[in-house]
Amino acid sequence: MIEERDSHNFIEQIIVDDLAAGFSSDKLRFRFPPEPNGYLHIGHAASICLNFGLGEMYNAPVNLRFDDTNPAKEEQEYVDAIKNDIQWLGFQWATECYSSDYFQQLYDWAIQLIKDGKAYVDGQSADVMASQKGTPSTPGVAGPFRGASVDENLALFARMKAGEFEQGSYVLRAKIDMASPNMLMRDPILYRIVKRAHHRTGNDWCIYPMYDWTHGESDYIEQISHSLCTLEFKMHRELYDWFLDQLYDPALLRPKQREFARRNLSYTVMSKRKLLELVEGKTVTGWDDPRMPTISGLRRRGYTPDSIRKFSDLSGISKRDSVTDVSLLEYCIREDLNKSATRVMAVLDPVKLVITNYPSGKTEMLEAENNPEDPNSGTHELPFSGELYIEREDFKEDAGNKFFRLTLGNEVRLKSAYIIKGESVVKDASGNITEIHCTADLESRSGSGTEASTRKVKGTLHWVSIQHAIKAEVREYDRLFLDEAPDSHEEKSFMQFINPESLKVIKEAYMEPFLKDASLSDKFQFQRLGYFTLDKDSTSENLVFNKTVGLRDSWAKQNPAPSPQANQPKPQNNQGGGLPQGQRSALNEIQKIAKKYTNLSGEKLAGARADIAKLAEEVSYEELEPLFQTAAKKVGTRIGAMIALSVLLNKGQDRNSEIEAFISAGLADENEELVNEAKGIKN
RNA sequence: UGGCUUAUGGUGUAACUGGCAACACGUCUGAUUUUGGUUCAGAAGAGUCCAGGUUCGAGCCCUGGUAAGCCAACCA
Repeated sequence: MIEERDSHNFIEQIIVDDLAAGFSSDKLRFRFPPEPNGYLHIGHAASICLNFGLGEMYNAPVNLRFDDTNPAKEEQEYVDAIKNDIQWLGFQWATECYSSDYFQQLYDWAIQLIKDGKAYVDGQSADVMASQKGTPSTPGVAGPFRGASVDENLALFARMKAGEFEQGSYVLRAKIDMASPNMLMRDPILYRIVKRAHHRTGNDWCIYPMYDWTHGESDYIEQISHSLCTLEFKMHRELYDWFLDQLYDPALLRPKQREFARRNLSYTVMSKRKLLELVEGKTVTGWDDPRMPTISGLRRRGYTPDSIRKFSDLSGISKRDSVTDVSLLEYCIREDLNKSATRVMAVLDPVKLVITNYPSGKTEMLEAENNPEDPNSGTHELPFSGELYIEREDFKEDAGNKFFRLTLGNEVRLKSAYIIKGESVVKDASGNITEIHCTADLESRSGSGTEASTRKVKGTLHWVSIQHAIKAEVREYDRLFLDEAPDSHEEKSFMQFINPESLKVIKEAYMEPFLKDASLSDKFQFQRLGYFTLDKDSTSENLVFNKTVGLRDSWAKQNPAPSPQANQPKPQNNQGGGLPQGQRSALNEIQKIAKKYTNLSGEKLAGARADIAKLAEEVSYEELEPLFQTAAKKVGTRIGAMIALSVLLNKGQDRNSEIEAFISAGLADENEELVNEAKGIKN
């Protein structure tokens, strides 16, 4: 499929440029390099979609490479979860690689570096080495080990590898430049001693290579053409290139690193460390808690691979820090599920509805559409009877005319069933409604084809038959944090912003019996409520549904709901809001034209001047006056205001001090046009 | 007090070699609707961080500022 695309993100542009400069497209090769020390999250999805997307676009291989150089933090569990998530997203890697597969090669190259006098063993403490390193604004100094001979270094390094030294006692460092403005170039560590079993190499090694030494060389070994990573590695690029310089064979492809901004999502955190803290602190139930921004959490919540890929696509790639609003993610999943989710009915907060004229004891099977968006989706059966549950908030004894739901004396449609009219309510001693009594128009059954069945009524309600309903648990989720960017506050921990009401469990919701056969992969729309999916905690006796996301709800927006949630709409500055529509647009037009006024000349200029003058006929002085305050730089706008002012004065507007001040400021301006307009008024 | 990077509607991204700042989300109208969903039609909202400069013309080029992010782990 050829994608219609006239603009590339800057990474794609780099590749386009490389190709144009003669780089052969069959040498294109990418990689996704996770460290197996945590679960993948929605931020990783950006990198996954970028790398694998590039692979698909150019039909180039994309390796999955586990960057497993730290046996203290990495585990097989994470390897399995990461592979599962990538496959679930629908991507196929060319080769499954591990940095640990290159340990021997890396070691051999390190020996070479020592022999070339480019690396040395340092036996100082971490503290001492840190102090010698200097600070970003002051250069570092050489330590006593820096001048050791090649033979001494070779011997020491061999003993490190042989396990003769304690963990932490010696390191191998590159010998670069202790005075470099780039701290990473001040003799970075290549190897450290870690006496710990590795998930793949076991106890074969007790020295492990560091990230910088490993990553670029792994790219080189795999002949990755474009090594894409996030911005915080920008500084590492100099080191990446330095290492390559030491061992690069010109006959082979030389990888290059490029950096893009990591993606943040509003109202959540996105670092593995913080996510781990949520898991270990039991704030959530696990990495796949449906409130987590992990791929596995989103999957359990009911998100689809398509929705996540769409989200990555819409979010784009750039080099600036940003926080993408969750509403975009929600849009993506709604859009996907709207097309595919099976429509069913469930009542979360029930109140009993009795249809007094429906034959007592009678039940009938109705037909319900599976998905009105998909004509081929078919129907399913739905039992109806004279005693139903409806949503408590769908009834009000007396309500304004904007309430489209059930009230006393009003008609509404029961979805896929009959039109009913509210007649009376039954209340308990404390005044709570326990039953609503209504009558049905028995001719109005949906799909019956009668005239009554096609009558228009204002509202439609979802319902379940009490006798036939199945009970199930429903879990509703809200954002995990109350702050838009919980980890952006220097003085406060992100944990202080935890939303205490991020999980709401409804132990007994009532659902149509169709749902008893639901499976984990099914996606449902509970009509009028939102999208739901079965949770893995479900058993055949106790079904558990997760709410993926609610439907858009323009009714809820109108009602300033007393909800304590963090959904407060941000105030938007709506300038000029108090002014009549027509006049505002005339002034706006003037501003628009005037903005570019100084760019014009000749006929165009004359035309613009005439347009402004004409529009000014519809502008009042009160509207115009604020423009007198326009910054001196915005000459065009001031000229426009001057022209408009002249029109108003001709119409009989009295001169006041503001007007005089504006005119004299115009006369004193450097811009000739402005001076001319001001002169024109002066007379 | 050093270095690197970034700065475009509320949010996220576009704008080719300088040429009327575009798209999506969100917001607001209206129509349609057996989901207050969907769909459809429309609107509001940005002088492109600031100050200068070059140019007929600057978001883009030049100079100088400002702000934000990253950089001193034997983490990746």
